[in-house]
Amino acid sequence: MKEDTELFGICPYVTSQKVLTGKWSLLILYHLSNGPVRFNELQRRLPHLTQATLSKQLKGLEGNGLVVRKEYQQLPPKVEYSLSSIGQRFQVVLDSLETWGHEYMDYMEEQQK
Amino acid sequence: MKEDTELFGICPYVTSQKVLTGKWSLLILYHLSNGPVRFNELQRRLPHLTQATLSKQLKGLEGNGLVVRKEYQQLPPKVEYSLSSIGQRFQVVLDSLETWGHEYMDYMEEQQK
DNA sequence: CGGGATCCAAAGCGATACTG
DNA sequence: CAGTATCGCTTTGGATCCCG
Repeated sequence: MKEDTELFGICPYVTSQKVLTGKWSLLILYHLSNGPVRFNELQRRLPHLTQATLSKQLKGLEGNGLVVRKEYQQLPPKVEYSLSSIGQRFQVVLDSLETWGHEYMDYMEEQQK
Repeated sequence: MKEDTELFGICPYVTSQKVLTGKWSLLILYHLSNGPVRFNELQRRLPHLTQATLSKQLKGLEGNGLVVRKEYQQLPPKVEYSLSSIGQRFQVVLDSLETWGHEYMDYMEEQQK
């Protein structure tokens, strides 16, 4: 398999884009920004994702180091997802994206007319 | 075909993520941030993209309203790509992403040790 | 110069069913 | 509760070739 990871770890834009690949990454990061959330709670807040999809996205984000998974050894099982320290620092990006997103939606609505 | 555009135009995160889908969108937007660039020039600055891929990505960004294509009717042909006004406002996001990207790379490098 | 057309392989996503 | 396994479909990206 060809690795195009050449620019990964070099260019901040390529690196960022890789991290944000998942279709739901932004939304998930947003929902984790106010502290740890359990799997089921997360799923309830994201009705458009199935369990399988949510699980995969979380694994991705965990693999990228943005999200931390904490498992409590008990019955019934309890797992909490939260932001790592670098994940928390992503909040800045999230904020600017939220602002821009609103501007964008307004802008596009204007264009329609 | 099922439209999952339900949240598009409602949630700024979903909207943003759609706009940033392309594998090279961030990089392209970055290269356009200092003024109009011709197609070939853009391609020279992005050696990892083939013409076909660059063309598709540009079409995508143009369709999303972030990029403007200006064609000069002359020989030899000349086409310039630049940021629309909403595309220019994306600069804020790009800046925060660049900062965070560097932090992220440093962070991940530390983790390696 | 600035693309388009075609084709293919790979990845992504989601539905469904099952599990410790 | 918090997942995993499997599968099919759709979506991308990229290679290659061709064009006004």
